[in-house]
Amino acid sequence: MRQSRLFTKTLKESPSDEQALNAQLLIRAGYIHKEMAGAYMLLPLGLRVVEKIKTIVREEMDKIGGQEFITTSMQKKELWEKTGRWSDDIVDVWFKSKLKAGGEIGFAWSHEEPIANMMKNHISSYKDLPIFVYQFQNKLRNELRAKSGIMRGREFIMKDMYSFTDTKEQHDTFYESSKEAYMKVFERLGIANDTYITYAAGGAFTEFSHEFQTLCNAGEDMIYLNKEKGIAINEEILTDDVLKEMYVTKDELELVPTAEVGNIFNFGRSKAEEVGLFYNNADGKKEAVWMGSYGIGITRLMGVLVEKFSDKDGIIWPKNVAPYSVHLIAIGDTTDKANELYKKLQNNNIDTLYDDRDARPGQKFADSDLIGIPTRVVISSKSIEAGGVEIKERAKKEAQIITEEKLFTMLNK
RNA sequence: CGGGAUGUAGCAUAGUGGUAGUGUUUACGGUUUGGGACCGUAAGGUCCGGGUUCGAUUCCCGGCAUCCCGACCA
Repeated sequence: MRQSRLFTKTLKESPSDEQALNAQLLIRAGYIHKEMAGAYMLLPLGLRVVEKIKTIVREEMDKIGGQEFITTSMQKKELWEKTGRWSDDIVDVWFKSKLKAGGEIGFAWSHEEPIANMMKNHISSYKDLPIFVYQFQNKLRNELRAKSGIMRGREFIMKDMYSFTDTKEQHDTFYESSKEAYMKVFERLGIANDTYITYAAGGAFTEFSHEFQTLCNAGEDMIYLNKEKGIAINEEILTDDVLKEMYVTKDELELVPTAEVGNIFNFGRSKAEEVGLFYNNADGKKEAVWMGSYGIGITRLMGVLVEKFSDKDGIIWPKNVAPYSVHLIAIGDTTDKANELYKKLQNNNIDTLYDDRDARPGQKFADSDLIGIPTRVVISSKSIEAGGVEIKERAKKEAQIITEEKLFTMLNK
């Protein structure tokens, strides 16, 4: 992408209506646009990051048997009434509207009801199970207070997966594999070392559900952590009984702020019973389907990554999610050479943002640091004289001059 | 939803009951060219409604919006 054609502009100063670091940097660098409190547009750079995160999640979900699909944002009142969750007194984040043709609809804050209901058309036998489906969908939640930039919005992208199994054993097997898949995702995003699986208050059907909590100052949760023992307990469920069960004392635990990046839980058979999702077992007997739910906050993850990976000059994206792999910068009268290298990078399928603007070096460097692409490649009279191009990692201070040949060897690795 | 704060140009800010200023940005001209350079010219603004007043961006009332703390996060 030629930066001269990129429509977004960078800002020198942070907008005054954002306190959260993630929103400040993402807005300044042109990744997102704040439409209103808790609702942000994804601009071209932001969309690329989100798509990278989605690709990682998608690959890991596919590996454990997930089938991707997509549901609607409009949902039927009757269905949620059936499960007792239409009332605003029960679910306080509903956005609702009226159809001109008559009747009321809700906007999706979660999707287990419609998906379970849809599955009635496709599940009739134990032979149809297990089924694992997932989607990336916008969730709409009428939060009383949006906060922390893109970390807690009223509209956000979530990956939600649902499992449909016929026995508890089959459910448990998948539940465990989802934990591994989730940790693999966080590993690929570079936050596995700071991410802990915690017990949390579950639904009405399990004593515990599990949350994936990433150490993050901007997070809105607190966990009790013992790094050495690898024990993490959600603040909301810490009781003497839990401590005993985990073989720790409170003195051994440190209270730290975290962001919930994932959440998995078990519905048992109850959800299926409520919506009428049954199958015939091998004996021809009618049974309700076991269900589980597995979420990852995609846009929240983008916020967490910015919170964790930045310095005073801007964002420092992990390689796997950066909007581009290389930021090519032409300085001075080196356009021909830079154009040539840009073409070569494209031919080698290396995602490149090419700063071909007629701007001063200082501005280009400042923008490059702000945008945070992992590898910066500069072509200038200085680098040409020295026989090549200058390469610098965003995360590092020192740059080096290498030949073009070596550049491609390094980048193709 | 309770408490606190704030609304002035694309962005950041100053100030005032009497023609609204600065930086940045944008456009044009010139000097520059390895860390947001400099000079000149120009464009661009008081959240909305009501009240007080000869006159309101300023004072008062109401609304809306945004941020922060708390509550909430099934």
